[in-house]
Amino acid sequence: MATLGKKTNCAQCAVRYQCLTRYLNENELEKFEQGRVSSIKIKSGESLFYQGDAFNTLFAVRVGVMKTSISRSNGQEQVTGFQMYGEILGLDGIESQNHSSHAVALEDSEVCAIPYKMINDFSVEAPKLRQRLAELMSTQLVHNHRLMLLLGSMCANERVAIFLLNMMERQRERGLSSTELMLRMTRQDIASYLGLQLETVSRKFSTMSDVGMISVNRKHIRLTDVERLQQMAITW
Amino acid sequence: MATLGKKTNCAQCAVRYQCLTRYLNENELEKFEQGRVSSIKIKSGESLFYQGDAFNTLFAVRVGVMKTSISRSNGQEQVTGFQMYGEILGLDGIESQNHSSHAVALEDSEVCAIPYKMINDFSVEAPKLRQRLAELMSTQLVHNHRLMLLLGSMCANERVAIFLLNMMERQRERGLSSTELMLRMTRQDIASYLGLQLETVSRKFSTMSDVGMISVNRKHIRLTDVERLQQMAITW
DNA sequence: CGAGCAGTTGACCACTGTCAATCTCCGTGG
DNA sequence: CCACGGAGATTGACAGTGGTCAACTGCTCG
Repeated sequence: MATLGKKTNCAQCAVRYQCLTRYLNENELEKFEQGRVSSIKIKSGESLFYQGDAFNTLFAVRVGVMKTSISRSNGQEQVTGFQMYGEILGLDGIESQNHSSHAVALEDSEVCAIPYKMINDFSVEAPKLRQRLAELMSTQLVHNHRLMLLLGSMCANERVAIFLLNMMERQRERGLSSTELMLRMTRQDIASYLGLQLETVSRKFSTMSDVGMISVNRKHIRLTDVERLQQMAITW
Repeated sequence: MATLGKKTNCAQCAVRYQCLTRYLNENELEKFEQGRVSSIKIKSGESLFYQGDAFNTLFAVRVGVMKTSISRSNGQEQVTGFQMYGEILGLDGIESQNHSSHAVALEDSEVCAIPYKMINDFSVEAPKLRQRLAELMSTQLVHNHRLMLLLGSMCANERVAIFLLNMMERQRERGLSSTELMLRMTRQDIASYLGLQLETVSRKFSTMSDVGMISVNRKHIRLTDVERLQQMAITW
């Protein structure tokens, strides 16, 4: 499975201000780090936690990309999100004390493990930590609602266009290319996330490629006509 | 719009242990109430808040049923939930400081308005309050994920069966009938929630009625063969 | 270098959406 | 109190999107 790495330094972390640590000053940050267990290296394809696992830790993505999903007993799977660095995993386990989803690495990644109990203990001294937690959960609620809108009322063209624009946007926010996209997930993952079949995703990629909106080479996608993509995605 | 009612007494509230107040002792409860503004009476069809409204208050349903939804600029709407008493509304506004959804009453209802700032202030003395908030948000995340699974990968029969069983289950939890169902929402609302067209919902109700699984009279539904419904809904 | 998985493409069709007509209930006003 | 109007619900006919099944291709990784 995942292997424990060394302690990491929050103060110098690239995602300090996206993470739970956002509102902590230097002093608080130091105390926070004492309670935080080491960072975890996790290889592509390995699972961070499974649906049903006991919950006691939140995870923050430092490096790489993770995928979360839930599944029915008949094997049907729904991908609920692709997490890039600065995003938190495991929040859906707080209430039931069991992880309600499955988290797996889509590439070699690194996450910080933050004991949930520590957040409770620590939050008396630093209520800002709990406030940030609420914000992060709220962000996920909003994301979920938008995805529900997509799943509930959009056609396949819109879904795929929105997916591409959304992935691109998140890359740009992180200072990466805003036209080149290296997808870490399979067509099946994308399809599940968008509530489609993998063949449909493949077909839509092909037709978008045919009309010059994108160019596709396996997992490497280039957006060649963003404007037309946005038209196709009105109004996310 | 909604009219202010008198202050309500949390200690005697029927949903005290489902609400934010769950872990508060008598002392804390009293202080909590001082910061809580009055309860609000809201008539059927009236809105509690709109998408985009400034966020500064959470709402807890005391009496009645509410509906939350988000919509695109082109008017397409996605119903994100139907809230019965004991459930919290407005959590998706915390991060952006704006409500990201629209909340409307499906029948004459009563909600408690809880200033979010008060939760922050108060949480130093009673961290249990913040803990409960995290639990409630987590519960919503889990609900969203299940709905995403439904929207992403289930056929219309499954969706409708699950909807009926789910509504029934929530009634039963609240001590009401476990076979009789009085739907407060329109077919359009149900359809939006389930990612279907209203005609499809109507048709599924009809065929389920034809084969003796339910009996339908407008908004009044009786489950006459729960087992077969559950078979249709394997495995939610 | 070879095996196997991921991806693409084609053919076919079922489910659900769309459009339209009709019905039924409920509330409102004469 | 009844008639009327209108919104909500039901039903039918038809069509299209996207799902299903299957064959084939070509990376990628061991």
